[in-house]
Amino acid sequence: MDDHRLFHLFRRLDIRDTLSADEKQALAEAAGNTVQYSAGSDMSSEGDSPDRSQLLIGGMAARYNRVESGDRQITAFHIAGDFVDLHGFLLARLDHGVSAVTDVTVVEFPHVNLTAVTERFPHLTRLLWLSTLLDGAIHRQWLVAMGRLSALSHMAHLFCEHYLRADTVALAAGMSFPFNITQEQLADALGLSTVHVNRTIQELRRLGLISWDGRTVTIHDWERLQQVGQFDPTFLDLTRSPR
Amino acid sequence: MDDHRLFHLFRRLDIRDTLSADEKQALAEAAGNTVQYSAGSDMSSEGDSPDRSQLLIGGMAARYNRVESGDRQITAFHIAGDFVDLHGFLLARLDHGVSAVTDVTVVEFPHVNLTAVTERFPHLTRLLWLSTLLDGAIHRQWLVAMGRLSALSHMAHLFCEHYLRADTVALAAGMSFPFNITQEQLADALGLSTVHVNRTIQELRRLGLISWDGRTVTIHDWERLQQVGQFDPTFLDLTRSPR
DNA sequence: TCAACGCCTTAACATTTGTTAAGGGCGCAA
DNA sequence: TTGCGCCCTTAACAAATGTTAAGGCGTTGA
Repeated sequence: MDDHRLFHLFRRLDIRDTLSADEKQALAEAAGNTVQYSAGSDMSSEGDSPDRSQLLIGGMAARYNRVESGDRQITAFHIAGDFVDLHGFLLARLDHGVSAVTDVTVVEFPHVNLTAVTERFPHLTRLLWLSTLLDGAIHRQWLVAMGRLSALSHMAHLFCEHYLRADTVALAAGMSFPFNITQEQLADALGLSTVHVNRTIQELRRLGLISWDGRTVTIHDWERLQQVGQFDPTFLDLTRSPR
Repeated sequence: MDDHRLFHLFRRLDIRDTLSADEKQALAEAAGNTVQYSAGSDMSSEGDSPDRSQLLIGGMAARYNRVESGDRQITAFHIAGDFVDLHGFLLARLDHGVSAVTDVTVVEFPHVNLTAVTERFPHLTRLLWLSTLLDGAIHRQWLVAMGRLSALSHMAHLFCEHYLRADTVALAAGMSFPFNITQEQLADALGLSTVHVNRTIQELRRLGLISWDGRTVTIHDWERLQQVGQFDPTFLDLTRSPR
């Protein structure tokens, strides 16, 4: 079966290893309903014990936690080809909410189907596992950037990461990629105030590194952006090798 | 085979699900050499492509990244029962170093053995996967604490997390747990300067929440420590359920 | 067409945290 | 036993980032 809904997922996995036709079919058979969420709505809430995981196939989503002050911390952005909550397959409860940043389309994977996949397809299981390991690697880079880089470097790092991730799933066009979020959402991801995010974006623009109209980011100087962000793509594990 | 080296690992997994005797034996058979590292030495380096993973069975280790300024960011602390680099099983290259914080003992698991386990034991595979998902959940909490909590709350959160993790593997004694690290290492984990870490510890002491002699942390007021740290143990997934 | 609203931008000022520097205590090694 | 070194502690000052507030611009809906 050829499920066009899985295009971005296959592409993301194919870049890291080879998926057999059987494996692709198994994934397609594990897929369930297509569901839409409109921008701003919650795709899952903290404390949920979901019985399915959601593969994003269009739009952008964010995982977030709230703290007592009412502030929000975004811990991950997701684009087409990403599972937003594959970890919910094995974790008993979600420790965060997931919110649709733009209008979003997902394909649901019932956990019973995922369990069945893991019972019959060890190699495919390792690739799904890998998927969650990449999330973890990105978390670690965010920690490093948040803990030890300046606001300017941190933001540059995030733009580098997103460009490569978008490019991986054919969502980049030249040196541009869709980044249709508000400065407030970006602040929530960087752990900064909106005012300081604004200052920092101005600075990246002034340096001629990027432009961003609120919808699309264009990178004008990839080399210098990487330098400013101290960006090393190793953590994205973009090389093909047997897993 | 009954491998006492795996005591803490079994305990950590048993708390979340049930391991069969076959599964325990499979893990024991996958285990290789025992290796020791002395405090301060590197257990693996950034960029390594290891052919085995290391299960910590004694002492404390830290994953860390260095930035250009020479500063270090610790992204995880590990205690007995934790794999320090199980993600290295599927990720082509390590994007961080691992350093022995104290004298450390590990059991090596050659990746070929782990692959064999995943080919024959789907449920055990899911438990190993779960192991790495817990790392990810902890990363997310660190992101939230680093991005949106004060230094005081962040530190309180870390102490809450470590108490529960130590307790899970029978390393806590009453309300005390081993925490044999320097303030500089703690600063590297919290993303703070050593001076500010010192100020913050003084404050936690002054509030009567903890004491710490550099080796052992004792929690004097668990309720208030959790409140100050806005700590909710959900993310540690401490409930037993089939995975 | 116009009004309302959301978002971006900027300014002035506040606060937290970082930096530099210096002294002290404790343990380990000669 | 003594000296050295590592680590903790504190102080004074500096810098990065947060807060509050206000104005503008563009999009959307009545």
